[in-house]
Amino acid sequence: MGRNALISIHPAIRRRPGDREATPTGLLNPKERVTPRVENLTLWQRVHGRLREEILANRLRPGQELTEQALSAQLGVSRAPVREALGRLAQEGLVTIRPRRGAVVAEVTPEDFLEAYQTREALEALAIRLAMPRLGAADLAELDRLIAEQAQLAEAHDVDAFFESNGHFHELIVRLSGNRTLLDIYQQLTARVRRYRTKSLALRGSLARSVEEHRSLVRAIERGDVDEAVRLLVEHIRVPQHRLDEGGETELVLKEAVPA
Amino acid sequence: MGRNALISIHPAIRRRPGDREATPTGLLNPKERVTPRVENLTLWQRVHGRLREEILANRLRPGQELTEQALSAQLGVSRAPVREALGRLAQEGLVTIRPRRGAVVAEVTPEDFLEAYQTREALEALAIRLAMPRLGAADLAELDRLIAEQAQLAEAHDVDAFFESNGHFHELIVRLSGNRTLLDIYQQLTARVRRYRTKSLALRGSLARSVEEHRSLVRAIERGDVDEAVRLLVEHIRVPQHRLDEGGETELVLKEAVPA
DNA sequence: CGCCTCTTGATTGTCGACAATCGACATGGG
DNA sequence: CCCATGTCGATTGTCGACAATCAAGAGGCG
Repeated sequence: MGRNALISIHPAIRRRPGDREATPTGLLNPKERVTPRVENLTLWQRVHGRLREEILANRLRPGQELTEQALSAQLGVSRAPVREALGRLAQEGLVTIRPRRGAVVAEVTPEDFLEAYQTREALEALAIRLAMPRLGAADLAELDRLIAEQAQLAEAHDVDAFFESNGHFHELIVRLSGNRTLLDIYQQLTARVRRYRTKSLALRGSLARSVEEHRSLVRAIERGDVDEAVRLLVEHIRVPQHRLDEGGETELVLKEAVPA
Repeated sequence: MGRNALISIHPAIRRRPGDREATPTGLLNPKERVTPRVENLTLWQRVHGRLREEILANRLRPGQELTEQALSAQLGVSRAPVREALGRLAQEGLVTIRPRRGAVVAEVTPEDFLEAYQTREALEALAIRLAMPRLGAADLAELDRLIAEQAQLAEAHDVDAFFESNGHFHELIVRLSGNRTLLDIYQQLTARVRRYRTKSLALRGSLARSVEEHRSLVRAIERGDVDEAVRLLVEHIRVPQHRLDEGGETELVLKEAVPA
């Protein structure tokens, strides 16, 4: 694990502050879309975004060392914005900072994973309860679209794309709860563990079953049956927990790196 | 709101790195307590701890401006550790950073408070479920001790001390769950809102009822009745939510500042 | 050989100075 | 008077250099 391995980060991070960029995803009105808005991120925000992306895509692997010096040289910026970004990533749980000894990309133990899933289960159950009275036809249509997407991915056995769509599905429910605090916490929690998955859940039969479970869930939501929806969801999220209990240390695996 | 108002922070923050300090609260074994361990915090960690304490004690009030320059001058350190500390506090939700315009101590709206309580309810319900199979006699004794403490504080109508003990009680349950991720999230969530309380919950009768509710909860825990314990807890945490719904904007009040 | 002490090099932590940003205010024109 | 443009001052953002820390390795001793 050479330190130079982390110097694969594309050095186009250093744009001029006045550079024109595309409008970010957000709630801009249609009029503003015609004239792209200038995106004015500070350097450290750019570094943060880039590093976060590299870590979440597993291009920077757990255990890999990140030093301010090396990143600074690679990215062509001073150490200060690198430092700022690393501090933020540390608080997000994506890197571990060893004071005066550099940072490493955070690893996730099976215990961490289990804790996160237990917590996630409680948060998503709440999300369902809050979301259901607020759902419109468009929301249900979007959930169904994601399910259809997952069915195709399961058929094609495109495992990592499947889990990505799966993540979007679950996050959408939390988003629909309308509780921003809940969404923030949920996003941070899932970001910590989403680089990993349980091995047995990638089997073709398991993917298909997961799609069916999503369908049943959305049908219960449609019927307005809150308790049933919560029961189905809880059962669904418990599956990886059971797999981990049964499968032991070798059950938790790192996802493939997403090509840059 | 003069900027000099924030210059009340005790300037003893700048200790030499080698200074001997008391052992922090933590899981040190008894042998290590005899010889106090050198506490080697960086400057930014000290600044962070101090600012956090001032904010949580409401000595730095919501909306109050914090500038790197002023804090740096007041504390006798350069801007870098101040900046680092502010970044961390921002991520904890305790300050709001306006890029290039300085930071302010974060305010909490009734909506924020409600969102936090909804989320907290889900987290504590999970905590009870995880904690109950693990509880020993000492744990129950500690819960009972806190209840007795609260009964005294309610009798004396010492409102803020009551809510502090109340907070300890709830956090202990989460700690006893054994899920560290859950505890981390819970602590961060409650830190954001604990500077505030609902007005009507400070009434003497309301404090006494709260004590009774804690008692009922611990009795259900003792009996091993999980569903009843969760039901009682949920009901208990919903009270401030209802108060907020009924009382509107004036129901949420800032706690008194704790003297330094 | 094992243990202790000292040294060193790598890295972060902090400092102070310069660069960059932007809200508030002033000025000028219609 | 209102609106557009320009200026300025306050603050942060970033830079590069020096200070501080500590793990690893070297050397010495029993």
